[in-house]
Amino acid sequence: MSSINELPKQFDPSAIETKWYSYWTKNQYFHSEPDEREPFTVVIPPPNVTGVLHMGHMLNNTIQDVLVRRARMLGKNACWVPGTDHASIATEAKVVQRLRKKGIKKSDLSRDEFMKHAWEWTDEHGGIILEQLKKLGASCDWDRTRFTLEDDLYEAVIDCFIDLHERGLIYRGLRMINWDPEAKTALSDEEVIFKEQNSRFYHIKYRFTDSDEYLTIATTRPETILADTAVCVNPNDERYKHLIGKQVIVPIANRSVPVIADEYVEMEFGTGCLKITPAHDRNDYDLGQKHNLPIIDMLEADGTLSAAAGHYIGKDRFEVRKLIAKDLEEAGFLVKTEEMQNKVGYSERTDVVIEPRLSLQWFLNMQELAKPALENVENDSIRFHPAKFKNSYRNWMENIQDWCISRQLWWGHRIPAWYFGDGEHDFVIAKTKDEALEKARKKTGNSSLGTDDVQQDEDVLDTWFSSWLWPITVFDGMKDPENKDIRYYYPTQDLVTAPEIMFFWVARMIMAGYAFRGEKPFSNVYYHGIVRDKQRRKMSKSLGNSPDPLDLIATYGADGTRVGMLFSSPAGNDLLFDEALCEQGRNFSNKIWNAFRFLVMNMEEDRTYTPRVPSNSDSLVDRWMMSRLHTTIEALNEDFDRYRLNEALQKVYALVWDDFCDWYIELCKSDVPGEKVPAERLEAALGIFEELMKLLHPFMPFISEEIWHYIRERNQAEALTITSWPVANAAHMNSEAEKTFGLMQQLVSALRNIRAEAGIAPGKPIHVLIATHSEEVAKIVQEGSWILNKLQKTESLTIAAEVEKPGLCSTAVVSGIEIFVPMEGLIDLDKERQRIQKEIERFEGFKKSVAAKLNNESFVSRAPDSVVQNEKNKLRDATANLEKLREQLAALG
RNA sequence: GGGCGCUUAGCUCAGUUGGUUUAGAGCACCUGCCUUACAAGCAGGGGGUCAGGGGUUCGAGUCCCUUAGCGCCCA
Repeated sequence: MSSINELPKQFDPSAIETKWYSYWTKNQYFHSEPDEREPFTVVIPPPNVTGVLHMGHMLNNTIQDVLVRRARMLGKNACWVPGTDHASIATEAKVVQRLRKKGIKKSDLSRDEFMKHAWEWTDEHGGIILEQLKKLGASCDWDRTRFTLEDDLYEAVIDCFIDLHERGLIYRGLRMINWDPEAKTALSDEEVIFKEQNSRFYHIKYRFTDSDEYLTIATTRPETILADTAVCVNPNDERYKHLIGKQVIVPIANRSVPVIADEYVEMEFGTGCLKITPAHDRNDYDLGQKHNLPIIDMLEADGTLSAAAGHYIGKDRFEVRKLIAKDLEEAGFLVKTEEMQNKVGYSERTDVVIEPRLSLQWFLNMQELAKPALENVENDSIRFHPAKFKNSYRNWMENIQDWCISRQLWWGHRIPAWYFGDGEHDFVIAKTKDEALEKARKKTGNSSLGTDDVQQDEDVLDTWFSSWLWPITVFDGMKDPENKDIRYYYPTQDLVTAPEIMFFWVARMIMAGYAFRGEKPFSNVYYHGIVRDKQRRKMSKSLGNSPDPLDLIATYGADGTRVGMLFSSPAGNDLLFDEALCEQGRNFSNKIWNAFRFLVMNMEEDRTYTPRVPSNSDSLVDRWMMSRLHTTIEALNEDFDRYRLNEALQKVYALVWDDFCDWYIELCKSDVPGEKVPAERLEAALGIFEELMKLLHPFMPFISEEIWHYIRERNQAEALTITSWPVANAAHMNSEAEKTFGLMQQLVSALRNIRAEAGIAPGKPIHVLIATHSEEVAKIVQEGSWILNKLQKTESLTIAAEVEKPGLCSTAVVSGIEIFVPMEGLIDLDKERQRIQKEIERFEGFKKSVAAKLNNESFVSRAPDSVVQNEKNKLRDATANLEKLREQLAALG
């Protein structure tokens, strides 16, 4: 302790971050095993296994770490489970891309060969992101790290599929799905992003078979006319009523289709004639079913036209759109084109335009699963923070659609369906081939079926079909539902995530929780905002508007970066990221460091200091500081209970900077420059500083731990990270001390203001006279006069109920107390008059508004007595202050 | 088209069940300071008719209606 008088002037985070992180992990502070304590469990939203840390992860994990670290300090058995997600589409796309660079096509590889490449890629890049989280200080239990595609979790997903199939909730069916022609796979509705865009609205003539008359349809997708099987009008549409039942010829295709009627068609939209393409539009499909229309599928899986189209075969859908428009125009079928805005669905992953496609896929019926999931959010068994997100959740749950869970990909959990024929029902669901064979033999009654006669489904399951089990599978709760871990840690406490994945993940985890455990997966969901740049654009790698989180940590320190992330991040609101916030965080680190440095510099060489918080101190400053400390602890706890982390941080920030540094330390200083702070005072300051380190620790784990160990020698059992969170003690909350010290602060500020306005240097001694107009107050101020003397260079200080007012002086009024500072001719009279005049105006305005209230008879008679009395006090004080200020103004002549 | 939300200082945002100063913070800005830790700092200061309008109330940034603008989700 005594040997560290040479602390650097500026705090260098890089020197200590690695040291403390390895100290924490080496001592297993973050590792959790079930015990008799109350559990506090958080499962990480698993990032993509081959991904890298971005700003969204930074915010997300900083918040989790703050919650987890505080829970740990509260004595709970904190367990933050880390892990990664296999991210089926994204990872497979990256592997395919890499193979392409090597000149290998996915179609040239067998499934096994491809999987080998995929695992290679995963082994190379997997887990990088978890290492990055350590730089941030994330206090995860790394011994519990899981991956959605590891054996145990794989098996859990397969079991889940089998279970839901047995419950009759999973089925295979030919339905309209969202097709991604780039990834060549089906997607769920949630993976389609609708974007507003400028499109062309093509008006196209269809000629009647029995006349030379035409009917004009309007479409944004003219290429799909090749698959039209009807034209539809509204039966109430007077323009077209007589045409219903006739046949028209689809141009280019030269096929005749009927004109049908359905009230679905909006008469005002377009021409009022709707072309029906059941294979390529969801609504058209429904109409087609209703009216028994044939279905022509004109597209291949990659979005090129198939033989069924009859024209433009092998060409891409968007190329054909241009070609057919030209051909229609040349043939005289194109009436006109208009500019219009419409919404077009894009793939969330590949960003290509989604094709609605009729396809045989696996679906999960959500109706029953949704019921408890909705009910338990509605009744606050699971709380959303902020609660406004309950609305969108309810809306989605009440309109829930079946979930398309199969993906035409290889990287993922392979669907445990085995086919033994081409018929719709020629399959069995089984975990292994042997089991499948047995089941197939039983189902067909054909005992001669051999291993070659059953083939497993080539497709895998949606990534979210594994993530929705995450809170259960990280504790092996599917495989072994009664194991010690799952019984202890489940349900988990807090889930921290972004609202954009509420439907993808949060809602489904809740459904899975009730479906497989009969219980919620977590009690609280904290939704944080999206990290955006100053122009409100979402930060993304492709836009290049996102700083590298590791660079930020290198520049501002992990603590500074964490503070920067949290500062402007109230729950549910987007964070407009600005590096200046991290800079502010770094500056705060430096402030803390220098406050500590001051204390260290005041230590005697060979002396041991025992920090002790001042209890029942004779000193007003101690009583005030302790009161501030404990009222802040109480307020912090309330903020945490309500998930207002940014407010909690702001309160600690103000406590450390404004109260402790600006006032407490200043008043600690020795009266004589160069002389060390008396040991007792230093020990009190260190005691308080220790408490501040505890409060800071969840937000700024590194610097707080560093200083913690500097303050005293500590062994492994005494690390800050496992130290108890301070308890708010009402005995220390002292409103009298806060009031009195507040008065002293006001007097100091008034004197500083006089100096600043009059241009008197801080070092120049002044005479100060204070008239309290009350013996009682005079006594109080007298007792605190050392504070004035310490913070102001005074030649003399006179405090009395009444003082003889000096001739020419600068003056101020604070809470009815008059301050006079003789100016001995230095005073700028005009300036001084202006200063007082300004004060007078301020009080006059104030007095006017208070008086208006009190002159209102119904206010006086109807408002509560305490409110009225308060207003009367305000009026009295303002009047007294005004009177004194006017006198002072008059005295200036 | 349906639903949800937002609009408070130049910027980013707090403001909890309506009632302590004439609405707060950080950043930015202006002035003065290298004052026994910290210029990544200290002290002082300016800046808002709480989007517009109407209503409820003794009292509205806060509750209700309405207009305008913006954003998000779903179809």
